[in-house]
Amino acid sequence: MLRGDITVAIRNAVMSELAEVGYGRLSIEAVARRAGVGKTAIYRRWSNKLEMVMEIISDVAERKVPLPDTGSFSGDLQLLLMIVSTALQHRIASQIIPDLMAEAARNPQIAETLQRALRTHQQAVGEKLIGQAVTRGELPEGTDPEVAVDMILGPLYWRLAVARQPIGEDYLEKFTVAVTAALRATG
Amino acid sequence: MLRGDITVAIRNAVMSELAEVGYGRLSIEAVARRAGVGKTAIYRRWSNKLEMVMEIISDVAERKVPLPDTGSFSGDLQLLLMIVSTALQHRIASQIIPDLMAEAARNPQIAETLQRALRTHQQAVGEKLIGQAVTRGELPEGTDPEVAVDMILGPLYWRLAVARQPIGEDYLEKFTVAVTAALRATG
DNA sequence: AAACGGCGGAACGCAACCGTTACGTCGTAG
DNA sequence: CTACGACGTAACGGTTGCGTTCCGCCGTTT
Repeated sequence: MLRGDITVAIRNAVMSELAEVGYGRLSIEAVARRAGVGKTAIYRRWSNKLEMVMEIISDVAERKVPLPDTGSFSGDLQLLLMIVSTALQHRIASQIIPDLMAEAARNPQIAETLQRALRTHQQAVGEKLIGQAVTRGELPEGTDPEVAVDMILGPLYWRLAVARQPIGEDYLEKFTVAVTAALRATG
Repeated sequence: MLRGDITVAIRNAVMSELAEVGYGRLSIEAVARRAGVGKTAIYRRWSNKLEMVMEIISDVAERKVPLPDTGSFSGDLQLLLMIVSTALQHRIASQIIPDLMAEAARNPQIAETLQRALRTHQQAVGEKLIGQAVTRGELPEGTDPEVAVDMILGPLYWRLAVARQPIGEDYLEKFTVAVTAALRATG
């Protein structure tokens, strides 16, 4: 019954609005204005701001990232880093993600949703990437996937989303070498 | 002329309010209410919310962190990790920092202030910690301090401020080993 | 003793947004 | 052709916050 094109317009408006003003200042009226839509169309779909944002976000957040199998750990790793760094440099994403992370610190429902998405991705990376490398003999048996994921995603997130410094030509390469050495050492 | 105790009360209220509702939703009225103070007392000191928050935050943000010299790189590193992880687990800090980071993505003035503070600390860590280690011969000459700082602070920030997972007993130790190996490899 | 000035409190007009309702339009399904 | 229902528009009363102003209180300075 609900018109699909309207729903799409609202979803887009929410994402843009989220990027521009953040969750804290996001207002239903602004979303409606931006989507070129009546408030009624929004309230017909969701009963309040939190519910609306959560539904829209979790859709996006739980999309699976295709994980690489290039045949070697350093290849896999570099490809993953490329994918993640591209995502983190995306205009909308780079605004929304830190904002929701901060909001999660005070809203349990947001926290739960983000944690779920994050955990899913972390596990996928851990099992696939690290698992593959261990089977291949490129990483020691006891490699802790938790530490590994921290070592891989942490620095990248720090640099792109926190320090907001650009990534140079050779950065990912240097970084791949460093991470590989780090993981070999923890075995 | 302005009473000092009132100023202190306001500063504390701003920090608490910032932690509880974030910059986006922080209101002067709420700060005044919380500080047990009239709005006039606030407007007598700062002319608006941004100016108030910036002045209060930069005070805190630019406090220098005493950097360790334990005699060995792994000792220095582990001590630094202890200090940082303690700070990042502090109730107020762990709420305010990600929040302001997110806000910085859309407010140039906040961005500039935080970047300045961050850069100061990063350089201090880079020069002192890495510099010491290189002089001692524990790290290769060409060690890139930028990459190094990313590798050190990134995973910790990721785990504590983003993923919000607790740090286990042996985590810092494991992590120290990993980082050391990583940095030796990039030389 | 008098003047000064920071203080809390209260109220101002204005703006934004909340969530809800009533209304008239329009496309579609029956 | 008719009935239905989603749509946009507009308005509702209520809340919150802005930045400003005026008041009376009270401690300090002179």
